[in-house]
Amino acid sequence: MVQRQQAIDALREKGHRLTPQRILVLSIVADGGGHMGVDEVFRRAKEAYPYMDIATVYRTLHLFKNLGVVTEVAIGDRLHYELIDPSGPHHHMVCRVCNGAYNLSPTYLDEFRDTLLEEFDFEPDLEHFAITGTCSGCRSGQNTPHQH
Amino acid sequence: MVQRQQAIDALREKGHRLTPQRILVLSIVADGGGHMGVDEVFRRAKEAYPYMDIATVYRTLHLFKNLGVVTEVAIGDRLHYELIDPSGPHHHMVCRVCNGAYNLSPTYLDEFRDTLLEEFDFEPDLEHFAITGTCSGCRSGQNTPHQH
DNA sequence: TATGTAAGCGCAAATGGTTGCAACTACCTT
DNA sequence: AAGGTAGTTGCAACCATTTGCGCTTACATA
Repeated sequence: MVQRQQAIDALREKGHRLTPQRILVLSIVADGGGHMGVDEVFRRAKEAYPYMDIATVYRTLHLFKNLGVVTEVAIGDRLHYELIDPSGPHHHMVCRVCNGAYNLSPTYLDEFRDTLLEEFDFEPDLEHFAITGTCSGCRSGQNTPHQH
Repeated sequence: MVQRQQAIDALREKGHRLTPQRILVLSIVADGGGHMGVDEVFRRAKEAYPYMDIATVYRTLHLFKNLGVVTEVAIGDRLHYELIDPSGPHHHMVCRVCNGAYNLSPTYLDEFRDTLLEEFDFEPDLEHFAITGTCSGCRSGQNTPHQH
């Protein structure tokens, strides 16, 4: 996986160490497919390596986020993590009823960013965030609420 | 203060009780001017009434939020509360460097909301939220970071 | 390959926020 | 005005996340 080598390079470049714990967390997030909650990352990590500590998972995910290896998305009131999308960054629309998450291209926000810059000289952080709302299915009352 | 009577009416209307604790939290938020962190509300409340519990402060603020009496804004990683602005709703631009907060009219987001509705049939919750970023002063490197 | 050292780890304690529950009280009814 | 009751409180326990700290280990250097 190309992603993995990039992540390792990013670590070395900034003088961070390549520890087994970091490799483990990285592959869990990479293999997870979509975004993944901290508890699930921890659960899988502990399966593979029983001494794994939850604090290490948090620290590692924060490090990866700062290195730009993963992105952080708030789903409900919990943070989820996913590998940087090689097909480009995206936001999430998260349904408050069914908790479903949908990707959203950042181009939809470009205009908004430009306006804030022009009008207020304010540079918004819009790299990656989640917009809560109500999705199509739940708007029409089809779906049943999904508990976390 | 007109606000206060509206808040009291909102409580009664939904069958909630008018307790001294609620009146206290309401007046603290009302007198606070801008948005106020939970810890500060609690500190002031405890000054006035030493039995005040932090859980009551949280419950009361959440209740007020659901009643539409106050709005909730995330400043940094903490939630702040302020009375509903009689001059209309607004969002906040929060500077990640100096933590300064600036109001932003929701009209700037109207277009974005319309697009999401049309394209995805997704109804975003944009009632009130904070956009983090870097403000004018801090972009030009004038300001010193402000610690929370 | 052996060694020194700072980065990182596991652990435990602390922090911010939420929740279950028994006692209390605002307020409706009489 | 007194009584009944359901909404609310204070407390303590709990949960998710962060932090301090002493031990461990990855990795630079010789």
